[in-house]
Amino acid sequence: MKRRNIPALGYALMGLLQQKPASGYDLRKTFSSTSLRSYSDSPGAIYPALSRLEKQDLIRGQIEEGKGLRRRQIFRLTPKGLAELKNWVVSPVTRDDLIWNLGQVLLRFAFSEQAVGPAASIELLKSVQHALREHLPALQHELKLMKPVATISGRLAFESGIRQYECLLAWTRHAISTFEKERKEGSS
Amino acid sequence: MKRRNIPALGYALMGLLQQKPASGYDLRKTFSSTSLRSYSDSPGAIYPALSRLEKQDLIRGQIEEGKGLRRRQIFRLTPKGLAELKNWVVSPVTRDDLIWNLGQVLLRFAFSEQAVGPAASIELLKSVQHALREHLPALQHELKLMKPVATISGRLAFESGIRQYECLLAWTRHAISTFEKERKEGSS
DNA sequence: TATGACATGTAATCTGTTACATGATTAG
DNA sequence: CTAATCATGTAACAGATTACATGTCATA
Repeated sequence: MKRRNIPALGYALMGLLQQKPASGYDLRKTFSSTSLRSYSDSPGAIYPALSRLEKQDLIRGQIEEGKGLRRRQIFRLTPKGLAELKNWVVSPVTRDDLIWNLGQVLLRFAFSEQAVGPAASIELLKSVQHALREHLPALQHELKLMKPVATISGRLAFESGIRQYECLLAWTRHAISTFEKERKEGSS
Repeated sequence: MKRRNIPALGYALMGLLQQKPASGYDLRKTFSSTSLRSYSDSPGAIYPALSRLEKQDLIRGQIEEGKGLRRRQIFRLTPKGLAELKNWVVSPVTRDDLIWNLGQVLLRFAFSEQAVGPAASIELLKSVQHALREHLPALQHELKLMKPVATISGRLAFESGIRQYECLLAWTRHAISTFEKERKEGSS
């Protein structure tokens, strides 16, 4: 049995369904009205994605009876789906994740608190910090090497990438301290 | 005649070819050894993309004769291709570009200096600033609205997006001043 | 009765990924 | 002779976009 990997859209859908069961139409509306819209809000993407998840037994849809209007199908996470979601959220962040899937990492973080708990959120942030502290020096080194060769705009574009990562690192510190402050206030 | 739009990979290829004619293999190596690797470095993407560009008369390949080894095809930009590239580079940056195609905007900037000239680079930076100054307040407003509803991690993830844009804005200022400094030094 | 919002889906097309195939040349 | 590297490609498949199709209900 081949383990097909789920695309980002699938996880985004599962994350939303974990928060609250919903129909395809609901999900689509949520997508287009929030910053999740980057994961596509077209029916041609969402409905097939839902079918795939259902085929993999990660979500289950149940047709809403009566209630006027056309039949709607309400989807909810299965236990297997919840396990898969949690697994995705807590898996450690690699350098490749920073380079190619930063958006997904942020998505994982956004869902982490509800799906797994605040401790997992902090773990994830620390994992991001770890990956960044490996990645940033390598980038800075690359910048030094390219300095004589490239154009000014080429160099500046590269620098912009470095700055984004530095900014992300600063954010992780802010985020960790926010969580820890909250924890103290919660326990007082 | 339908105007098919060129995917990011196509522009990345054209940008490199503008700097220097090259074979598919050369391009692939450049891709995988630089931060362009995010635009795919697999032959199954690059060779078909090159054929498409050639069919559209944006690049032209010419087979290198003799020289041992297997035949290689050296591609170079056509005048039409150069015009298309320039057009892509200088087109104004929209809010949607910030949200969905930030990577492409940076790519455009990286190529801008060689393909069009430093004045275009500065224009592009100003266009980014303009889009950011429209976009950032809207995001900050959205954050206020979501504050009571969302989880901490959800809110923090959103804040991270805002910070990335703020960081980008700071970078544009840095980049513009770098260009202007260079111009003074160049003319002295 | 017509239109528009709700709600779900399909079909054509495009592009990318993975994995493989092909061939020539050089190094051990 | 074998493996590695150079160099180019193809085939099968997955997933996304666009555009369209379908059907129900409310309201004007």
